[in-house]
Amino acid sequence: MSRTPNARKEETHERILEVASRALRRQGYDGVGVAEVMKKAGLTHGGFYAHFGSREALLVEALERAGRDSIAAVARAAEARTGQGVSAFRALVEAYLDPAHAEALEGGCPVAALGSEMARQSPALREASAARVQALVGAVRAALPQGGRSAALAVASTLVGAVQLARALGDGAEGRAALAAARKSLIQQYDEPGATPD
Amino acid sequence: MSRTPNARKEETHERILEVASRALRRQGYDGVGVAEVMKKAGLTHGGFYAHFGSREALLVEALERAGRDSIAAVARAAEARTGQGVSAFRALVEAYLDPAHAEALEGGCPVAALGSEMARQSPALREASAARVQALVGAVRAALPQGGRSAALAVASTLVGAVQLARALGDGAEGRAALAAARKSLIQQYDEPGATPD
DNA sequence: TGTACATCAGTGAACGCGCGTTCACTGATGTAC
DNA sequence: TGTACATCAGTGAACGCGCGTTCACTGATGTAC
Repeated sequence: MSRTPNARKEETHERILEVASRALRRQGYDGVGVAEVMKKAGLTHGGFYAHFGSREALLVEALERAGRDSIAAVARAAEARTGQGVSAFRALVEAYLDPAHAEALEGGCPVAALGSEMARQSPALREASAARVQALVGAVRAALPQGGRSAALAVASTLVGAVQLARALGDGAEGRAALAAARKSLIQQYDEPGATPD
Repeated sequence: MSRTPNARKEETHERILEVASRALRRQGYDGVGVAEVMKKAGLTHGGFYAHFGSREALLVEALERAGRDSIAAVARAAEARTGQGVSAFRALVEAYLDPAHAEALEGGCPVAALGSEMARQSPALREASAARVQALVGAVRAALPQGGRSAALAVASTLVGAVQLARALGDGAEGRAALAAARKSLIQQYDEPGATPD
């Protein structure tokens, strides 16, 4: 019946990755422990090395998955807004800078969750991290009215910085103010006017 | 001769703090080890607790010092530019987004160096971290032509995000492009025109 | 000026703990006959 | 259909290591007389 004899193993592999990609964003590169991830995946830590060559290899895969999942989630949230006549750029900015995104550390953008730690990682992890940054910049660029890479870099910087400052300031009024300030600034500077007068 | 009997102790205390404030930015909250800091200060690790109640207490003090030192350094670099007829805002932006600042992790802004880790720290460290964010926003606000707090929050977000993306992308052309993009965007949006035509 | 003493910054060995990794094993699954 | 066997995902004990913290000590410094 089962054409793939290791279908079960792949399911387990996916489960470990899913747990790790959330732990990575919640606790940072240093905060992801093999034992804890395996326990949350319903396994014992000894079995880990049947799935990944090392802790670092897990982090590389988990980071890629986090990036893809997060960009997809933001794209989905943005699409819901464009459906209501909002420009693609404005929809992206509002989805990324939504307080719900700032609060959803585990499922959110890994560049915002890990930005300041990226430069300190091992070569393999630095490379995977830089790729996540590039993917984010690419997604921003695709939504920009006039698609300059320079503008996309500046917008991505504001998005990432604002979510971090918001989280650092807490989920009260101060944190929300940081998100609102960045929304206002970005839409004012980059959004093509007239899409929705507000 | 010595009116303060513990002058030597205070000197040592300062030395430990100085080492720790650099280690904190270079290696992150998790990367600061008591033994390593004491060794770099020319001491053995056992003596640490004559100076600080705990590793966490050291980090709180080191963070405050890093923030003050960094704001002072940026202010100095900015002053050198205002002396040449550049607006205060433009001077601040150019000093903060100078490649030299992005490369000087150890002596640079702790908000850029630690931003994504701040929300994960213990209450005492979170509080000290949020205070560093507020201080940065305050410094930006003081240099802004029209001093709105909302604008200062947005500018600070872009500054912090851009330095992080630049570091994550490496110190080559890509990293410098991130800094240049943020400089251009901020000056275009917020600088009062006519100060220096460029 | 010289001696005895108290102070205390700094030393270095030791502790308990959690980590990443290894490895001999177990037991469910699928195949061969 | 039924039995014997091979495979291998997952188990759980063990390892070496570095960490933050503790503590009995040492030896230089400053004071008292």
